[in-house]
Amino acid sequence: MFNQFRSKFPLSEEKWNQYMGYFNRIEVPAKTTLLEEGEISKKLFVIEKGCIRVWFNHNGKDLTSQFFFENQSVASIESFMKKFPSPVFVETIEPSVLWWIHKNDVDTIIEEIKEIPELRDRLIDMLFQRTFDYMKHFFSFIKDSPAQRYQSLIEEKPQIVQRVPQHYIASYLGVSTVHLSRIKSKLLREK
Amino acid sequence: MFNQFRSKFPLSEEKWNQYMGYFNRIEVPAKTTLLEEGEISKKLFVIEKGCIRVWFNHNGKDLTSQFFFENQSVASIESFMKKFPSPVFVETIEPSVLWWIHKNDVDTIIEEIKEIPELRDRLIDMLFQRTFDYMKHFFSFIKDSPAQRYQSLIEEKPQIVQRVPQHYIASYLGVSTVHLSRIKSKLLREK
DNA sequence: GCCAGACGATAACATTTGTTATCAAATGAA
DNA sequence: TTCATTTGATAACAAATGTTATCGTCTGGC
Repeated sequence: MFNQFRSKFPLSEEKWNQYMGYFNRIEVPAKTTLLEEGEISKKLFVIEKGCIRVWFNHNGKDLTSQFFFENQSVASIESFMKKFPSPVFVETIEPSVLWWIHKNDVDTIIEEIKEIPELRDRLIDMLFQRTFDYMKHFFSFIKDSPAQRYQSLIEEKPQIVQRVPQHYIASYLGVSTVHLSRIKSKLLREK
Repeated sequence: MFNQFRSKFPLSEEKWNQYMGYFNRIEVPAKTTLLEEGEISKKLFVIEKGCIRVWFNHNGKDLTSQFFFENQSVASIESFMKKFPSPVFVETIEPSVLWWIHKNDVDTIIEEIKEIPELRDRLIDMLFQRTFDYMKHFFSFIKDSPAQRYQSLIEEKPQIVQRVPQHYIASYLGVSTVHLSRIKSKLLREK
């Protein structure tokens, strides 16, 4: 699973093996809850196969805020980093093969990584990049209609449209399931 | 201006004075453009007095994405960090007193700060915090109506409601100026 | 194979939001 | 002051979006 990334990390064989030893492989069915709302996140997941969504309950409605696929890492990030009760659920969409690592071990790795300039800079870059991604997503809500947001999703994140049930996508785009269905049928008719 | 922050930075008197020497004070009228769209951002601004907005043009419409007030630092962050052409304008709303520092000097400071564990961790924390702020703002678009977003703004960022012209706030909330006006008058009538 | 539940399309209607136009008040520059 | 510009409220109408309900299809488990 992780050997494909080996060459990207300037670590000794011992360190690499130590870090790899922290990970645990699990296989779970679809709709498995990996983290409950209110719980404090202790595990970071990496997806070998499958897909995961992050969602929360608002006035009885199931609202999805993020999707994750193969080779991405997933956690309720604020809960995981700051030990807050998680505002969100983390749940598999498809049957999945996951690797998880305990927060204590992540902390160990980060403390050590911070002393390696190349990796420390990479960490900081990742944080910036994530911020940029959120900014872009936020911009789309003030400049685009739901139909345009759906178009962008098809072009920029086709995996979501192809693999995720439509009613999860609807809340991610900020519209009702009925309206998303309308958007799709209008797109078809216009082709 | 910066002496109020002196105690927060474990720096020698020399380093502190060196860093402070990088800053330049300017006074500008309202509606001064500090950065044009397409330009590569070279200056980071800190606001001593006044207020600034970040906006972009979309199909002829003026859309505001952020507001900044006293003691905050402002830049087109992606352009400043990665030397991309800026996707946004940066413009004063009120007559303002600003301190700016050149990107080269910021780079120097960051390189040096990264070697001081306490300050490096603070930098990483700031990046996390900014990401959380964007996440929260994005969440509000999938869970709240425009009227609820306006209510939250009153409660959480009263400065914006008090000091910023209403038509800038409208696009920040993702609604038309007419509709924001309706939201306000409905709030008044219901009290 | 059978069945319950999940998923998605559609219609009818209600509500929200945008658009355009007009007017009034506030503001700033000469 | 005076006048043009900016700002904001409101009305009337159009368009977008939500809600509720119904139906058909598909799927997974037994």
